[in-house]
Amino acid sequence: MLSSPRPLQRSQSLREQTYQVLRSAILSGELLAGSRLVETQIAEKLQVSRTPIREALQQLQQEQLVTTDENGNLRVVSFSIADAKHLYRCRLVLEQESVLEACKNATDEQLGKIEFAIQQAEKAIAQQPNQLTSYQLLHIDYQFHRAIVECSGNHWLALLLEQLFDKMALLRMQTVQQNLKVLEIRSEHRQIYEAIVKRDYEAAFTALSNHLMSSQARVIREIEQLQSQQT
Amino acid sequence: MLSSPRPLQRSQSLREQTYQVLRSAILSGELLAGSRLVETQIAEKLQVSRTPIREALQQLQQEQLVTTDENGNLRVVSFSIADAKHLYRCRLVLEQESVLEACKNATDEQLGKIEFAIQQAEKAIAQQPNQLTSYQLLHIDYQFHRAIVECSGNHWLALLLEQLFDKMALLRMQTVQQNLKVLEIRSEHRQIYEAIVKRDYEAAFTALSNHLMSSQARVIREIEQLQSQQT
DNA sequence: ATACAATATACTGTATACAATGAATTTGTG
DNA sequence: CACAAATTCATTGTATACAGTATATTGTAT
Repeated sequence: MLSSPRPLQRSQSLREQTYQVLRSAILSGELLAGSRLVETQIAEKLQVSRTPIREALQQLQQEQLVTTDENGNLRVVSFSIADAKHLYRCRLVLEQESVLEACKNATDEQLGKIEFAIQQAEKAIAQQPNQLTSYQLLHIDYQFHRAIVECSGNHWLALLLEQLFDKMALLRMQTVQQNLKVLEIRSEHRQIYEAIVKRDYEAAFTALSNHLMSSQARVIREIEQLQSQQT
Repeated sequence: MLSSPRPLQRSQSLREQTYQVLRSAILSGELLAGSRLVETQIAEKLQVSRTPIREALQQLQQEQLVTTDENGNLRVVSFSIADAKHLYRCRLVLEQESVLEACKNATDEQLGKIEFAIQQAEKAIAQQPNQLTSYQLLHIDYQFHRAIVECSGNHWLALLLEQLFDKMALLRMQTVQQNLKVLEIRSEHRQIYEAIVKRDYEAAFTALSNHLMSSQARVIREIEQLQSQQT
């Protein structure tokens, strides 16, 4: 767990660097759900004092990527099926608002960014067909959704969605180890984009719903499989 | 600014207590928008070391009640009209989901809690007609909305809304110094409640929209007045 | 007076020391 | 051997010291 004995540079604060290291360890699956996080251990591993570690952990805790268990120990969160449904539901309503405003307000430049995100995804997939990790794939997926919120011009909406992305990334890392259904996602993204370009928000709503619903279905199926394997 | 030279007890962590002190100082308007927050000064005022102060400030920063200005100084946030619109928009879509799920799932007990919140509001208003601070009034208002999200059973939705409440409380503190239109709010709340009881989510949507839109209109009008006074 | 350099000040970031708490483990006793 | 008491250990919370950096202040030369 946790590579890097100390390539932490002073370019940014140790707190920020620690935060990034821990965050990506969690989101990449390097730190599994339920893993315990102890200030002193991380401090030793990263060769920094507890102070920046504490602050990084506090941040992760506020973002709900890390929670305290019944004994007050910090652990990487672990999501239930109910959590999955609730998170997707929140995301759906926020992204509906997102595409609605995008349909209303998007400039050509912003539309270009959305298309760029789609192209980046297709390029990445074409170049390294099976070498992409789920983590990278997710990142590419979220770029598309980020491009859409940006069109809304609603900074707070973007912020709320960003929070959800982190949790959903974790949710999906904890389940979908096999590669995502890349082809489906690509066409779903295209449909959403086309609808926004046409300023047809009803179509965009539908396409978005389809996209998120099938994503949710995949995740829930995975969780169910995992749970049946465990018992 | 910041009363309390040190009534901070060890019952909870100093970090938590510091957080609460600062948070309510901000939300109650004791600390005005744009005020600078300096670790050492607060530490001295509260007679604790910088450590818990730092952590409390970090938390407030993550909640966006406090931000860094161009020089990296921490300041109490100050919202623009655009922020107000965006925040209300986010709140609307989240609360729509909230009432939708409430219409679907609310148990009698949960409905009871909503009604209780309404009654509490009316009682408070009846007893101390004009002595209520805006802060207290807001708190009572949010109890009603919290009771509704709880019906949804969606913990994440509740969390997202809770974040918005804090920012909107601040938004309203920074503007609405004169008392809120108490009577309007009461009837608006009643309408939302009645619709949920009837499981009529279309009516609930409409009532909620009216409630939030008129609230938004009040706030924006205030901000505009403030701005015209300044120039 | 104005511009510039030198110094002092004010803050923040990080490390470290110490205290308090609670869990785990050992030890003593029936 | 079981169980309670005592002790150690692990971990977090808080204080404090120190270093680096940015900002303000003062003095000096033009």
